[in-house]
Amino acid sequence: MLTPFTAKASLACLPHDHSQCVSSALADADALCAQQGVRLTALRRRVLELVWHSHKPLGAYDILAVLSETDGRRAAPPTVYRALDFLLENGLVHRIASLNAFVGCSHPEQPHQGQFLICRQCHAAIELDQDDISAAIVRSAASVGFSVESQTVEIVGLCASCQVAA
Amino acid sequence: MLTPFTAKASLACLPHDHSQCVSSALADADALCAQQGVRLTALRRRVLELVWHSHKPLGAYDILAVLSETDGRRAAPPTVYRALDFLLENGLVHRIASLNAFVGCSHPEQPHQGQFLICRQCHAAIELDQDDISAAIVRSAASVGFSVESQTVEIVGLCASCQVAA
DNA sequence: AACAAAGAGTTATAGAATAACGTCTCTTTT
DNA sequence: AAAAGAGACGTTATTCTATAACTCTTTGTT
Repeated sequence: MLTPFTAKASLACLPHDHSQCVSSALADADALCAQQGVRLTALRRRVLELVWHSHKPLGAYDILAVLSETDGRRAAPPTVYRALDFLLENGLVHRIASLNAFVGCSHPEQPHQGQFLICRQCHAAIELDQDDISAAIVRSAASVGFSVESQTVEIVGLCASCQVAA
Repeated sequence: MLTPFTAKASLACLPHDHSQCVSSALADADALCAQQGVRLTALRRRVLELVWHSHKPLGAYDILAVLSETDGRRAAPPTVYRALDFLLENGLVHRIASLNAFVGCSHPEQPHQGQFLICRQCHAAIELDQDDISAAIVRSAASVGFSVESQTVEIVGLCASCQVAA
């Protein structure tokens, strides 16, 4: 059984056993790729694991550095970007355009557009998928005859934990 | 008197006298900078004019190319980015994160976060500033204790004109 | 005129992403 | 088993985006 959405998403800014996030994300990915008949190779799985290292969006070159230095793997940018492209296509990660960075998808079982709350203090990204936000967007777009195909919604602010800290 | 919002924003995807858009945007900018006591220098004004050349978001290096080739001005990237930074700070242009490009602000008189409809066919960007989208975002954020400070809302799809064409 | 500060030129570099081509390893077909 | 083909990854080079640090010039003020 796949891990439910709320379990992973809302934890982002709270203390929690993050190894659980990683292992359930990897298990979900294994299951989904098997089901889709696509290959989650060792490299792709490793990149996914690195992206899930924390709830902070991670840059492609950060991933590259770990592959090169820690894993001792000969890796150039295309290696990382190809793995990320695969993960993006299969809904296992999201790209945060405003950060040029990538974050694990909290609920890859359903195709969706991510909406993100990004804390400027701790840098964690909380994934939302709120129908009322999408609905408001589609409604506004429709009022000028525009048909929506994809959404980028990235909100910067302070998460609950960091508000308390401040 | 400043040009009203709807006059410029909704025209983006329709045939119109675009020279009117440019001249009113420049006149508005002159007025606003005078009012704010900041200097809209020749360079900054020219960059703003180039950004307003069309309703399509324009890359910094596209601007640079025009300054170098057409204007014959010796210009390097910092020249362009400094001008763009000034225009961003003063609300005269917006940056579209998902495109790494810049577009003129349709209603610079009011401080605001842009929301954009971007046509994947004609590449025009229509600026919105819908309170119900913002409200839905703030409400969702509040439900997980997140306080919103800035929003990036960039919607890709087909504008009315391009739907008809297809 | 002297001065301070803002603006813009200049050089160099950092950061993000992709193009194009080569190699290896599978699987599938003959 | 050999050949063919596809997919994944390595490799090299390049493009695109953005900023750091320093210098010189312009502008407004005293």
